Amino acid sequence: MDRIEDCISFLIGKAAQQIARRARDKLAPFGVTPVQYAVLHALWQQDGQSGSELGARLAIDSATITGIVDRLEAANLLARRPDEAGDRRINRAVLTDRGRSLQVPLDRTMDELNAEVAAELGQDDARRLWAGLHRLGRIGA
Amino acid sequence: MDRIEDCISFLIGKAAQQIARRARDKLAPFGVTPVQYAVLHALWQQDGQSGSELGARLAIDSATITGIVDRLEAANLLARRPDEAGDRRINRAVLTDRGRSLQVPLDRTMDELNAEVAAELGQDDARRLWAGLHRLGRIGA
DNA sequence: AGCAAATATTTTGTGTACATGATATTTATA
DNA sequence: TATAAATATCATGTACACAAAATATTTGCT
Repeated sequence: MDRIEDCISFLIGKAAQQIARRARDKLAPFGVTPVQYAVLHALWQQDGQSGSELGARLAIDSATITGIVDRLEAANLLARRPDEAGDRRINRAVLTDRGRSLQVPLDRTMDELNAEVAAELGQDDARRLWAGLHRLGRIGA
Repeated sequence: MDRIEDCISFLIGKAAQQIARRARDKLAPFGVTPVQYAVLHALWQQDGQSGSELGARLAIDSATITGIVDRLEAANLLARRPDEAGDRRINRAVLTDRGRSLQVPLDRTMDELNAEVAAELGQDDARRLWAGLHRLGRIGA
């Protein structure tokens, strides 16, 4: 390896950092982080998921889910509720009105980011990049 | 946004996580993390860099550099030394023999990872992906 | 029924990223 | 030369990611 910039680990890490920064900046006015947005997004599609369901859907470690749900609960975007079927191991994350109300503005915000990045790369290169990233994301899973 | 997997922030974040995991696993036998490898790499090219020089070269926050250099110093891979020109604000990171001795095996290890990923994608798609990531990494900078 | 194995969540500890601010030092300027 | 501005480092606090282990609960098997 001559230039560290050609090391895939460094290269994709820095690219992801740039995108994450832009996502953070766009989401900051709503008091939500990119990962928190992902959890909310999963709940908008299906409310009342358990921690392990969220973790499986989003490929997030269960220990990490705990903290994220903690903060979303503190921000009054969701509440932990016992499982209605009576499995007392489970906490179900249920959206609050505020959590539900953010769906439209947050989705629009992240659609904007997608569109900006796609425009910067050009539609063709963007499509190829999306496809490549999908493949890399799946490789270990 | 319909599927969270098409959100560029989530998508590139997960792809970067997969690559980071593979890099961590490959580097673990040497007791070095991917970011620590990047710092060592910078020092192999030019030993005795200051914290801010390392941060600028690698696009790492100065507060983050402190912790990384702390751990590399604790692992006896480098030592902090005062600036020879007498600027007492500066700590220079100087490789130890052990730090220097890791250059060949670590570079080979990361070259391997690069080759594996490139092979999985195919040389053509790999080259396009590298180029796309370079562009994303530069966009904010 | 009783116990082992599996499951769900949380805790703890380490490593990283970054904002903010403190401290020390150097440089530039009035 | 006194001081303001810039620079370098470090400290603090928040947010993840992940490994390992603790706890509680459920399920499967005998």
